[in-house]
Amino acid sequence: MGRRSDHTPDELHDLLVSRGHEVMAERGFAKFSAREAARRAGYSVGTIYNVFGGLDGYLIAINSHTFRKWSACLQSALADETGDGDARIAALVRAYFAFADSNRNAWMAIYDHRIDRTNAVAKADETAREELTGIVDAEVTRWLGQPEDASTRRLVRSLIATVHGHCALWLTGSYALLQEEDPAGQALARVMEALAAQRS
Amino acid sequence: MGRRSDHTPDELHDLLVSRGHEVMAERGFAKFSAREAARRAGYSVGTIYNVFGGLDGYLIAINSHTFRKWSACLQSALADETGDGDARIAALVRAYFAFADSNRNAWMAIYDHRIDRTNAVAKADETAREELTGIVDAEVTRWLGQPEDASTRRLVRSLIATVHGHCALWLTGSYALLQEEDPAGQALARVMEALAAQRS
DNA sequence: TTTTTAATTGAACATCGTTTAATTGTATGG
DNA sequence: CCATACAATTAAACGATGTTCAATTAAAAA
Repeated sequence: MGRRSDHTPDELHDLLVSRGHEVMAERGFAKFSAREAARRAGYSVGTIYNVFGGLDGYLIAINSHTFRKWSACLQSALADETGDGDARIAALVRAYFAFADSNRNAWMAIYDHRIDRTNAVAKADETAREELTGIVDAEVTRWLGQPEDASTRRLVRSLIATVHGHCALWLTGSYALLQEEDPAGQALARVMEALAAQRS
Repeated sequence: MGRRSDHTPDELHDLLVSRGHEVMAERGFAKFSAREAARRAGYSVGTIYNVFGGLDGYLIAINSHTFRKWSACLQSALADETGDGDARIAALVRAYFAFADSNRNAWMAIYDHRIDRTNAVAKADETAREELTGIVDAEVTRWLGQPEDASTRRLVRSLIATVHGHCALWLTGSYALLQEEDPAGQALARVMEALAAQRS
């Protein structure tokens, strides 16, 4: 079969990402199948290699989609938050966990996929991933009440790593947090301690 | 071929774990092959299913082996440390990162493998994994200078998650810590802030 | 209408995990 | 010492995967 008019290139791209995201959410990274995703989209595997250049590119696109959904969640949580500085940080951390919890497989897939940086990541995907850092950046800068500088950015990354560690160990069921009933609360406590230490 | 006298059951178990660990270190979790490990041990795949009951059991055994090596590293680093309280915590965190760094694939495999808890984990493997928490537990208790209680244990798990987050994002090359040249230092800073906050 | 272009496929290949019947070394009992 | 029972080990088979590529064919260009 040759060129079809079922979908424009953009539509096809989005359709494949959508179905891929669906399969990822259902099965998780370990049991993900590009063939199955293509099947659900009504195409064959080869099309994925045409559109995304390979499995890696496809997985990057799928995970970037998750990133965009995640960012939107965080933005929305912040928009709904009416409280002061501390409350905004709390809302951010809670929303971080809430998204991961209700999108377990897709969220974990982000970190399960090891990107080979020899293959350049598409610009759109790069920015999708940077956006999340930007959100935290803005919020931490706001809390600290001083203009963003290099040390702020460094702190932000460390805080993200802190929250990530709690969330990852929680969702993977690593027993380190097995008996912890509020991992988000613990993560938030560590974040607030770190923020307080910067101010003094 | 039937029963062979090449190795005792224990020897065979250890041989397979050793070769499996070797393959894991070389290829990483995503490209791990039980067939290849068996090949290197001079056996066929089926033997792995006999000895470990299945691929999951095999991976658990391999990762538990990594855990034991890791614990030994931390113990040794603490034994070599002659300094005071803060220095011991620093040595612990640095050793944590050092092991992960020089055993990247094997270390990441620990968290790449999602354990299905319906299949009971062997007792020996369970304790191999608990030992690491125990080491941190003892060290944090020592630093705090008060008997270990429930809240200490809770804090310990949170601190492990904090360090884990930094280490994981660093080794996976995640964007958040891409430009950070001393992730261990950042993790340590967060840990010390958290510890200090407990004392006040 | 004809020609060119490029999207899409199907088939082929190597590999993987998993299961199972068939082997064949080892131990046991007479 | 031989025959039998046992259990470790394997080979082969199965379905599924990722990956590549020549062949096909629909759409665009001429």
